[in-house]
Amino acid sequence: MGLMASKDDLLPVLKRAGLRPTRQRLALAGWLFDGANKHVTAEELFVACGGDGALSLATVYNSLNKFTAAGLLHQVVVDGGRVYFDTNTGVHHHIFDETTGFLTDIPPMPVNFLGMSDLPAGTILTRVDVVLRVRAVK
Amino acid sequence: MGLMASKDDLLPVLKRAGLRPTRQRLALAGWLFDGANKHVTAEELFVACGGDGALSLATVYNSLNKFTAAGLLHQVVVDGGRVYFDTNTGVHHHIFDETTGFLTDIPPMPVNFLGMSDLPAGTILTRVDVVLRVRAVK
DNA sequence: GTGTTTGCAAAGTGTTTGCAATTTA
DNA sequence: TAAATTGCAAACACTTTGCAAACAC
Repeated sequence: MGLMASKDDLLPVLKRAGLRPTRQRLALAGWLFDGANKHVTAEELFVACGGDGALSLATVYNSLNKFTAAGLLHQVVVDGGRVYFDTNTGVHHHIFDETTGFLTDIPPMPVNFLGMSDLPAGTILTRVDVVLRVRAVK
Repeated sequence: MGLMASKDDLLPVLKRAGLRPTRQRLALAGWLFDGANKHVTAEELFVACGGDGALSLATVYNSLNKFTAAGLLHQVVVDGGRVYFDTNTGVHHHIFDETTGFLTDIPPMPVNFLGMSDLPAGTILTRVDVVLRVRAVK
């Protein structure tokens, strides 16, 4: 799946984020940042990186949160009860398949929303999320 | 808060939805469908309707799901780990304040997304969610 | 009466946390 | 060796479920 990022490519990524390159983080980052955009849940990433024995689920959660805080990942909330982590940190939107739980990126589209002046007083816009929800035709 | 719906107004609402008008459902519907649009979590609704003693939290969840299945409510997912229920079932979008957890309705805005032909094969569009995420200026 | 709904408590998910042992710098 | 990170297990928050008693039709 994709081009495996070498440890030499990963080290600067983690270093720049101020995160110590532990064996676990290198494994996670190596799988996540191979050049292709991905959407994963903690559980999926845990399994993809070897599951129990390779690392612990708590470390996956811990690392995902650290990566997110460092700006390496974005969270996507489309489904109550679980969080997706998106390796595409640029501006874009999503298609969410309610049947399969699968997420797809779509390019940012013009959203003609109200001006900043219409936001609640004392708040600033942090992000515009657009989700096209689809379902399998039955 | 708002004009309290009378039992006579509520009965047809529940009846039309195919739901038996129990004391608990009348209380919940009375609070929810008073004419003003609302966003509530199960917990908030539970408290608003009297909390323990008046009904059980399980019944609130149960009823919210029934109301939603009947089309009386919409679910809004903006925050991993809890679901908001929206009494506005028409087409509209939201502003979500990440600081306070407060949700606000905004009118539907033109979203120039790709045509149906670009949706994943075998799927149909069920909804377009647009969420403006805001944060308190610090 | 018959089928539905309630309430309780228990179970289920996904995620976070406390803390001792380990690892990185 | 000082500070950060791991792993485990326990704790959490939210939601669902099983089942007997209560209720609506």
